[in-house]
Amino acid sequence: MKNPQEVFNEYLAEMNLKATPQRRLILDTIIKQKAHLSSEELYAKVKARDASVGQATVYRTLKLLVEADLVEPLDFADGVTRYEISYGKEHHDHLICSVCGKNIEILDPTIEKRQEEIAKKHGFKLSSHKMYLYGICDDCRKGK
Amino acid sequence: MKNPQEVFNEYLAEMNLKATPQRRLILDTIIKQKAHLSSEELYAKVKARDASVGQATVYRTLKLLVEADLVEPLDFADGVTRYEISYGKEHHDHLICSVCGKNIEILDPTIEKRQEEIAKKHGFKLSSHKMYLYGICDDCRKGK
DNA sequence: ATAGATGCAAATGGTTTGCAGAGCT
DNA sequence: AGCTCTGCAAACCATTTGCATCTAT
Repeated sequence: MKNPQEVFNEYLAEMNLKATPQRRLILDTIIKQKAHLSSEELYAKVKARDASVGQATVYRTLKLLVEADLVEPLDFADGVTRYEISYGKEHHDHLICSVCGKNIEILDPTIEKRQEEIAKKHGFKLSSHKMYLYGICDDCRKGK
Repeated sequence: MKNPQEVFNEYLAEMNLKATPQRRLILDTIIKQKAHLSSEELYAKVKARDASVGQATVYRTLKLLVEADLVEPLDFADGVTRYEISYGKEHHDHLICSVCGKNIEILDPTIEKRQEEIAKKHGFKLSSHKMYLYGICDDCRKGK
């Protein structure tokens, strides 16, 4: 399987866009990150490696990475869009603790299957879905 | 079952807040609406009935209605938060056409049950969830 | 009487964009 | 050389907030 960098380069070439050091740096920074970073957080990490990079470039690159299907935007209901590498990872949804922000990746074939069936029943061709489960985790409940 | 207006009045009384004509008007306008309105759209409808009402009051009242569990915010992924009356309606999720914006309310017990099970398995006490299915509807596909 | 509500306009805050200079191919 | 990028700062836009004035209770 190709690595994300290759895929990104191919995407850029195909779209007649350029592979710049900033774009490489930004992709590399996301890859090295296990967490789900907001654009702001990512910008901080990127800046630590190259202080000259601008905020706007991070936003613009993030958009490209989403279009290239390498990265997926997440909505943890805290007002910021977060991102995670999706390339090479199986699709999954999230279970989020609304107290501490902890989040767990979940994958449930039963649900995925039902979603398809529901869409079909209504004559829709499903293109994507979002499912977020919000709750309070064990630790936060015990901590009380 | 109490009607929404009563519930709202009780909520306001309990919180030592006041039942003002604006608040009544806004709730009434949402109730009369079958669509999922954005704050902006709601503001327009409200203004048609009383031009003196301000935008901010609509936002503020919407927040109250959500806290009172009468209204639920929706995220159709188009940059605006939409709202619908939830009081007296069974919980449901949405299937949205990303071309024409049409949306269908869905309810699937299988999925609901699995969500609970998943949360439990991870030691979470589920407080809410969001599920949106995005796709393209029959009409929009044929229209092409 | 008085805590709370309203409308207005200004402020926020995440994200986008215009522009002039810089860089990739 | 030419088209794309970048950083900066200004612009956007939905939503929030400060404030002086009004109003429900």
